[in-house]
Amino acid sequence: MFNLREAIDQQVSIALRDLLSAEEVPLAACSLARQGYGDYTLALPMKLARLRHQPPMVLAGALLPALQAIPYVGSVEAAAPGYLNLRLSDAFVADRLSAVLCADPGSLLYKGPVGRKIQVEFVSANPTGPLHVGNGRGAALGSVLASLLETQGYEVDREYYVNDYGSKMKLFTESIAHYLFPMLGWEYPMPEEGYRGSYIPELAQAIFEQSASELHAMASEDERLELVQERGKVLVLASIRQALEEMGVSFDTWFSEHYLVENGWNDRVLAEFRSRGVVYEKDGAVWLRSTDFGDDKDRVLVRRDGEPTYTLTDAAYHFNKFQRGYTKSIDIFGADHIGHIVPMQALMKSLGMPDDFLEILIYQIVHFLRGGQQVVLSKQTGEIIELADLVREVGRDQARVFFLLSSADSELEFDLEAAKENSLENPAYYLKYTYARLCSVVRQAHATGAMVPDRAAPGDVALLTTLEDRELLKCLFKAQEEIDDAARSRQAHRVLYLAGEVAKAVNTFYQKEKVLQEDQDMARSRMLLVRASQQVLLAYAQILGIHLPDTM
RNA sequence: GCGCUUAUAGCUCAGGCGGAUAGAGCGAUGGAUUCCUAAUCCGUAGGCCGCAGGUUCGAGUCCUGCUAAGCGCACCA
Repeated sequence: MFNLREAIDQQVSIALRDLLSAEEVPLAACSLARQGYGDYTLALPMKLARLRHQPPMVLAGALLPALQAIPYVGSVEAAAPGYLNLRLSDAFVADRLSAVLCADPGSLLYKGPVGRKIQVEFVSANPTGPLHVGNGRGAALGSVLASLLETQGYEVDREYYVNDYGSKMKLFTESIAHYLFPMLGWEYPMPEEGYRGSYIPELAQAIFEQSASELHAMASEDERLELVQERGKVLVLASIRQALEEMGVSFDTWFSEHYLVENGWNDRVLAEFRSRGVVYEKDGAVWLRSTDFGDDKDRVLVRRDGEPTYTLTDAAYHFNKFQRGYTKSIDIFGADHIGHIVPMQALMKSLGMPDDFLEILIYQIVHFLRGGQQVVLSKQTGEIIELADLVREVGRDQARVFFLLSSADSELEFDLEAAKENSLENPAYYLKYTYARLCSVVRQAHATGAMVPDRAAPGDVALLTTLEDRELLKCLFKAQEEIDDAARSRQAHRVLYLAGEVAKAVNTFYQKEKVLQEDQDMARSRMLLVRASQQVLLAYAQILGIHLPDTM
């Protein structure tokens, strides 16, 4: 499909080229008309009134004939206090409908390659334990955003940053050792800030079964701990990957921090900082003069004990991303990382990277409810806290939909009971039902020998005159421009709302207008709407990563 | 104290580039089924769009200030 609004804007500016000055042309932007006012609306006369000191309706009257000449446009009406309402021509609508019908739903909203590589980095939870239910929101947002960006023609890589280096990893290893080593006849103290989850002794057991003899053969404790760390990490990552796959989320790259450090990227980025003259030494540590780049304090890059800080590694990681040829990295973090935005952007600046290279998206906290009651997430209460359990309880599609129920900027209430309920109050279920209902109509048509067209003619469109027909049409045609906007503004949740709007329009249409009927021409026209709605719903579902069934 | 986010119907939330009468779901309430999935749909009630200024022909939307809530402000990640 193509972006109808942009196409109309272009046609309008050509049509009005002799009537508008260069400064006035940008004011001639159209927007989707509200119900009952045609298809697209121009507020141009009101904007022009100021510049020209003429009444809007007079200007509207003067512009109207030129707009009427636009090929896409069937009719134009001036409306008080100064709107120009466009109605698309039957021929153009028929053309668009045909395009929707013959497209593969997977490419229906695809705009064609732009030759730019973008990376979306999301989830990236430490591999020190299974994914928490809260990680689900990042997973849903990231995977949908990645698909959204693909519709815009970007080559998108989904990346999970594995923080398998540093003090958290050490704590993780020692926590396992505390349970594992006694099985082999040694003692190991639980670190003070050690991990307490029940998965730790489970990991100890699993590693014992895998590697007991190997561990026995080792001479030094350091050697054993290194093996425990490696085995523990592999097991945890496998469980993380499994949980994400069950939610329909997959990654192109699992990028290891350990790899980054081992391969000298910290040294490389430190050298880069040095050559730019933005570092200094104080109290035995190496500091970045990040306040020169908008940060509110300078940051330590290398600690007094010689260890790199996460700041340095973050810089190295993004420096590495840049070297890998991405033109942009979109990092999706939870709200607890909100303070990272300013320092991270200062890092990018201090490395001389393009201002728009790094985008950081923050999603707010999720409150889980069960039947309206706030759920306290803890092992003690027996309430689920692992993402994998949540997905199994409510189902993959329901989980994805419920995580997208509000904008990333807003806190989210996720009602576990509502999510798994098989009723039309459940938005996931409503979408599925609507699609199945459309399929049922098509099946009925085939069964009764009614025509199921795959192309539309102007005469077909001329019959689609009721409010419900036109509103559904509008809902379908705005898909591309809405998806473009959603991608541009990085708003994954809007795809869900768009799908919901189509579903609502479909059901209203279905309730009000009979599709299959005696009048063969009318049946054919309505069937076009049914088929096109199926296509658009499938296209949205593909971006959302949910499945729409043929029957229910 | 500073930074980011949020504040819209009883509840949970949308609201596009500043445009016409403020939108949905749930809840409340009234109605629609000789007919393609009523597993649906339609109507009604319910709004100082946090508060106060400002810009504009026009502000839920932009600007300033204030209030409240969430998150964050390490030589942890």
